[in-house]
Amino acid sequence: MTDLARTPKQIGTLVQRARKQRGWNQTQLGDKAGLRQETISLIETGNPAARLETILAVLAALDLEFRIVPRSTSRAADIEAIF
Amino acid sequence: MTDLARTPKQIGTLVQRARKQRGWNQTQLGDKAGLRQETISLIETGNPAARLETILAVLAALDLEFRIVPRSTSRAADIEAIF
DNA sequence: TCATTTTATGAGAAGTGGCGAATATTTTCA
DNA sequence: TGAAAATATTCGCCACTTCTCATAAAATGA
Repeated sequence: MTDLARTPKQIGTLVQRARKQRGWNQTQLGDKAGLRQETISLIETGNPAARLETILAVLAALDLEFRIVPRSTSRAADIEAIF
Repeated sequence: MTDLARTPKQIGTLVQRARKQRGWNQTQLGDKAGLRQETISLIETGNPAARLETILAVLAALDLEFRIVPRSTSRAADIEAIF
């Protein structure tokens, strides 16, 4: 249940989880993101060659965003980094 | 000086900043990421259609990673979200 | 200023995303 | 169990990445 996103597969899993939390199906998410249901499917299954702009559109539709942080940090350490 | 990454341009700027902090040029970063100097250049200038795997390779080479978090949150709110 | 380093740009080839449209497969649930 | 809904897959098509190789433009520093 992490929000960490190091691989396309992890990103796809997080997208799927967020979508289901909102009670949306892939078609509904696609509509909001300006993408096709098939494209959402590919992303959720971990398409490694997805376009950056496509991923960003999906996150925006879910009201999510990327943060770029140091790897291998504990959550406590992140607090340090934030301030 | 934010780590927020909503657009390809923001991601490119953050990549460039992290690269320079390490004292690397684009060729050196490319070598570490298994990519060409030209590709690093495109990413840093905000290529919107870059491949997800390419961006992830660059972040890994910089020892960085994505986090997926809710949009429009204050930093204080993030602390809440972390725990 | 000038030479060196660094970054950006160019053409062509190969590979693939996302599209439209259609369909197969799987999952859900009455 | 069976029908409906949801998700995954396929084909042709165009756009565009990333690659190799080459070079132009810009930035750096003595």
